[in-house]
Amino acid sequence: MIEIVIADDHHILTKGLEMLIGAQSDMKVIGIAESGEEAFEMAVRLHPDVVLLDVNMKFGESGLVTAGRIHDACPETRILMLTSQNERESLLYAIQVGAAGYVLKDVQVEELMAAIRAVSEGSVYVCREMVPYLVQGFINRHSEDEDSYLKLSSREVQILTLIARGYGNKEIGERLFISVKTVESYKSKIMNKLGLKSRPELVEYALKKRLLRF
Amino acid sequence: MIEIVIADDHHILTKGLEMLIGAQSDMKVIGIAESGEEAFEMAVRLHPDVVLLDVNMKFGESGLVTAGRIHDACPETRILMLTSQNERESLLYAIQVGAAGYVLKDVQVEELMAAIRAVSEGSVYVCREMVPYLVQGFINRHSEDEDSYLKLSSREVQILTLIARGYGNKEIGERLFISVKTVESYKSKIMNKLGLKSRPELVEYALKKRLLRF
DNA sequence: CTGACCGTCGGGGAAATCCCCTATGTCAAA
DNA sequence: TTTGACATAGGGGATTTCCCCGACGGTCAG
Repeated sequence: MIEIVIADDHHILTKGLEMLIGAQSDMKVIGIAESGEEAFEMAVRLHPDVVLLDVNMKFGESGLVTAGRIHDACPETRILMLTSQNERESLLYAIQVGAAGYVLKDVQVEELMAAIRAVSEGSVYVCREMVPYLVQGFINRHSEDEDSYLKLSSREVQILTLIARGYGNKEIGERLFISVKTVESYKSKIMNKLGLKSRPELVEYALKKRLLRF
Repeated sequence: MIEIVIADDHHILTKGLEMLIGAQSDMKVIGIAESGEEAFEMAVRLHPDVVLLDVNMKFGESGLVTAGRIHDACPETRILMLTSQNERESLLYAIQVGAAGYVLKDVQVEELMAAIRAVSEGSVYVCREMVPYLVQGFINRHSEDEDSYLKLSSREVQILTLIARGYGNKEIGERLFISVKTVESYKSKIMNKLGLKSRPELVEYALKKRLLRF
């Protein structure tokens, strides 16, 4: 019987998960925490086999911090990170601090159960969508290759931002005191570098990279 | 029997919710959507009593846009917004486009069920944490802020978000199966209504109103 | 019934854009 | 020194947008 602690600040998710897990013959939920601190306390007290740990909880420390603390205090407890955004940095950090798995919240239920079983048996489970980041992270260690947007020069980032905010080529040129033609050539260079083909993709990219705030 | 459609991109949440709702004697889940577009299609096809609609879904349009479209197409369907962040703008916008309820994802299960029953009976349900924003929104109504988003039709908001995301008139037309000319006329109407004069201003507006998820 | 929106579409001409090239000067790294 | 990245800029032609118009059926309230 795999004993599980769930840590997430969304009750409707934890309660639903509790039911889903309860329906499995080989698993049991032995505790539900709403914060990282509470999850840590439960882990040392109950020694669960697996902790399902949300990355972003409203209160207290990040799930990533909690993961590290739990791993240090109870190395035998397997930690499976749950998250709603797929961010490369979070994944790499989680692995670094000793998480055994990392899955997005939009996985199929069967996949989550498989992930729980995998980590409880000592395997590492990372959901398919995140694997590229892992590979990338691995490569980066050896090639000093950087994140794609770090390949953009600062001038290019500046122009990308303006494009994403809806400025036309002409306006960008006026704003930066360069010609429209220069703006055009930046734009195509940016798209080449990022492998993007249209303005909407540039906007999406800028949003992802938090180049637009508010 | 309250017939419910759930729209959220997190399978483990939708599946868990499905079980929790299935355990209620007076409710039934008749459909699960993973995007706003899918939710809209389900709503018009299945005519559920209640749609549980996530505000931020990874794919496609914002749940806020979907809410407006569903409300226009099926006024008898009650929309209960679900969200993980408590943001004033989103709440006010949801109410404006016709949502019947707004709850945070960390509510207790019992409260969610109560909210579903409330909206299905024609009441409005806003979770306790958000009520202050509502009051604040009501007070601010008399400032100059009111004029803006209250005046846009849901179709106009839909087009505004596409513009802000960088789509050209032609692409928007293709996407929505309307002519370029129609898109143009929407665009100018939107700018007139909002008192804006350029695309960058539209983008800024959309960002402020949280029509772009990021 | 009569506005007042709403959603849809069109013309036409000016303006801006996109997309394909090439090109120059600088500066730093290999 | 050669190479390459960066910032800058242009030509030319095809496409799209922009900005002025006007229009028509539908719905809903007064």
